[in-house]
Amino acid sequence: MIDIKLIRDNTDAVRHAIKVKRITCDIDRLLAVDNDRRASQQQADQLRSQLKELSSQIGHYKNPKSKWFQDQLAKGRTADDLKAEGEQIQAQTGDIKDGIKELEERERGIIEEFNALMLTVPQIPSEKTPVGASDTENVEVRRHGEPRKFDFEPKDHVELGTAHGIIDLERGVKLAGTRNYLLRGAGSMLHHAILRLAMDTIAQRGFEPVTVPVLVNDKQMYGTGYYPGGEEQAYRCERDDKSLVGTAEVSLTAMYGDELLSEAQLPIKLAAVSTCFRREAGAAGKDTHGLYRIHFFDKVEQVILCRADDSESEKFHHEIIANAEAVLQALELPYRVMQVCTGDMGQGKVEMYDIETWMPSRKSYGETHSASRFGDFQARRLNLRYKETESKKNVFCHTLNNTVIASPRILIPVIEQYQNADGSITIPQALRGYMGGVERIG
RNA sequence: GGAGAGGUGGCUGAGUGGCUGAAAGCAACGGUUUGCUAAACCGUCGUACCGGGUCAAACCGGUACCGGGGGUUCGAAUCCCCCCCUCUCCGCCA
Repeated sequence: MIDIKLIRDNTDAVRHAIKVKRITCDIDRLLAVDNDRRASQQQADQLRSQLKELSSQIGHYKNPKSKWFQDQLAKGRTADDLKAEGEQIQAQTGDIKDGIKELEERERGIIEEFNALMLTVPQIPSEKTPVGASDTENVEVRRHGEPRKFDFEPKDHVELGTAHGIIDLERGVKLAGTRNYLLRGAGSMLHHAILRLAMDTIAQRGFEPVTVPVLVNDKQMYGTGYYPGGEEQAYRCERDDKSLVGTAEVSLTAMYGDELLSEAQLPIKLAAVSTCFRREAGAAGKDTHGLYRIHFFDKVEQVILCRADDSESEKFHHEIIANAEAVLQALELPYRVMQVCTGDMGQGKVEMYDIETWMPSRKSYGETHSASRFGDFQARRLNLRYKETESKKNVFCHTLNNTVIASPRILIPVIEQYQNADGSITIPQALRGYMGGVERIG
């Protein structure tokens, strides 16, 4: 959500954002409804004001103990007079009440439509963001490391994992259907070792580790911007009006929703490991091989809540990207950082970068991380504010998030890059401490 | 799941139909004073929306808000109904 005043005053900028982000949003309708809303509020407020005035008068007439009533008696008026006069005033309230009722009914419809439309308005992308239609127009910012050149025919992670009994796709599918899997033995250990490395790294860098709910109220899904629009992607529990999160970002970002923080508390840096649930609706037939696109995975996510200052949130954006890179560098995996273009970045984001890690079997870089800054888009929806010390004003925070590591997707490059000619897999140096010193699988 | 008690401003907490947007305390902010840390005293201090005002503020007016939503009433924090949440006890249980 963005400020309605900004929409009114900078309509062209919003229109441009709608166009380059390729979003459906009827801004003209919104502005019309906004006008209706304001007009009807003015009318209703006026009537309510009249009614209030009359009511307080009646209050005086009806309360013989009041000072006003006593004064009137002292002036020689009788209690009967006053009673009759009070009733006369009371008779006037009927029409006003009817008017208010009518206006309120109309207002209700208007506000409902207004709120629904407001949820569709996109955040305005930063000037740095390249304009483009889809991920093919994302721009490479930098590369780190070199893809390994094999002097033998490398196998893919499914072949390797199955051979070693560390990935069991067949039984995963038996248990839960397509896009499910089991990690077994050293595979499961490797998965946990990577998560632990990521968690330790991010904690060392000043982020508070948090354990969060993964089944949350719909409110939090709306608040973080996943709803409306993302309902198809989420597992929703209709009986309870709750949804399984697709990322711990939801829980971490919404954590302080409806609260008023003090400026001194900021920035708040949080990190959580959680299982992430994704229906992958609309992705039928896409990336069906192996552990790339699956219905559940574990991810360490980092979130920052900071002051409403673009240069500050921009600085933190680079910080959370650097945090993710540190983990990839520790794992010695080659990757590149992509700046995501307008058409691929999503409704709420000001700026977005993906990190793609080299995956030998795909013969390309595959997305493993996604770092977004939202400005106050999420904070407005979540009613997440802080009191500015100087101005004493309540302002919406800025929010940002990035993956630290997501596994098992990251196991694809790990297993494939670290395979040996004999089919064994070397455990990356950084993970051995988390695996009881094991140096290789197979 | 059953029974009971509650939900009031940044926090604690009074308030059971009009004089209550809401006592008091804490915190915060401004000031005075004691040589520093700190304390004492005086003062200020809710939020959102709408309108006016301004380059922008200060500011002025209106309305709404005492967990959420309905209702009764001329008038609701206060009475009624539904829902949510917290606490205590009982039951069940990783």
